[in-house]
Amino acid sequence: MLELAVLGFLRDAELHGYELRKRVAALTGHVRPIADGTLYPLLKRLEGNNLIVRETRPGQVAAPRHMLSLTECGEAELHTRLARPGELFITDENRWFTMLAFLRHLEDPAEQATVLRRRLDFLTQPASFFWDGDKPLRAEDFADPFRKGLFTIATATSRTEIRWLRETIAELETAAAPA
Amino acid sequence: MLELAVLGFLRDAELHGYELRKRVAALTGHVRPIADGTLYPLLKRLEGNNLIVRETRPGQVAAPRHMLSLTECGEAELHTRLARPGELFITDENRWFTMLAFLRHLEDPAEQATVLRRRLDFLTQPASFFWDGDKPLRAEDFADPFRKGLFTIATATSRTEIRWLRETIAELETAAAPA
DNA sequence: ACAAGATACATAGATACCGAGGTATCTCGC
DNA sequence: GCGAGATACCTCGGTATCTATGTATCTTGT
Repeated sequence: MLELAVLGFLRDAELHGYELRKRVAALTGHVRPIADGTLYPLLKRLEGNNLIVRETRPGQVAAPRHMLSLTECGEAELHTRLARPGELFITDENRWFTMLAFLRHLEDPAEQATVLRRRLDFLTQPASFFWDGDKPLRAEDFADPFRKGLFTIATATSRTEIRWLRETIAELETAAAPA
Repeated sequence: MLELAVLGFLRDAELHGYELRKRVAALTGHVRPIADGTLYPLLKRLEGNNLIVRETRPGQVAAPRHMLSLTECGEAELHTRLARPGELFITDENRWFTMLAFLRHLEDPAEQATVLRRRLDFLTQPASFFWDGDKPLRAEDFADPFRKGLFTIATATSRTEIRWLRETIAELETAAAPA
């Protein structure tokens, strides 16, 4: 997930590690810092795989910075990951939101729509904690206030997302096949 | 996260591994299966730490089952984890939803309210991807349809959850200090 | 009678991420 | 002039989880 986020942010603009770390931390809407010990080894790995390059420059404010930017290889890798994401990137909230943050870099509306459709399929399949056999539960069915809250929140999110997915898929399809 | 889920589910009822796996998979509202290779070593570890016990019984349908149940130690451990969760269990969606699913086992309304308040504090702190300096962004501010969607979904979730948190904290506080 | 699929458990090896610690520079308040 | 805090980078060791693979049993369809 972090690799995708790093490649995506560097596609937007060249950055140094510290700034990258702050952006990744704020990605999902709230501050969830990632550890130094996660980021820096990851940057080394990406550099080793020739996906990014670094250039040392005197620091603007303090210590010298390593400005990072994507190589052509890195751009290709980003494209592949966005176009053919693993199942976890569709089903896991954090990973999916990372996908959304950079899906624009896919550029082809048809490819974008394909990814959104996979998420929509996942969200609309009924098997879930919130079904009693084959009939859906309602908030009133929960005696436990915390599970009721869990249900309320999950339902609100799910409804909002499904509506947005349907609208956006429709728009992308008209864009892909113009009159 | 999985350890919490396992302890929580076994607090609800004694289960065998296979059933446990299905319940955990469906926990967050959608089917996100956990790997065998994650669950079974984890069960061994919990057994080694004396938090659960297993009892082999002939299988109802197929192969023999290991019925699992919480020890007293395990119940105490569950209580500790629910009452004093690490920061990640407040800020990470998946982990937080797992907390919510079992918070009822904490029983003391004051302790429950304390946990909910930590989440509320986290959600209401302004630093975020969705602020431009110190003024909040709106859906219209996004040219990128995917980031706009991300924003729309995150906002809907956040609003629903904050409202629920405030209501529930108020209810728990009246329960904790009866007239 | 035999294959497919669900049930049920297990291990080995790899990967992703975290936490604690360390180095060094610059700015600002006191 | 000195400490606190922000900027900026790095390593080591550990944990949590995944993927791939393997072993059985029972049920159901054909």
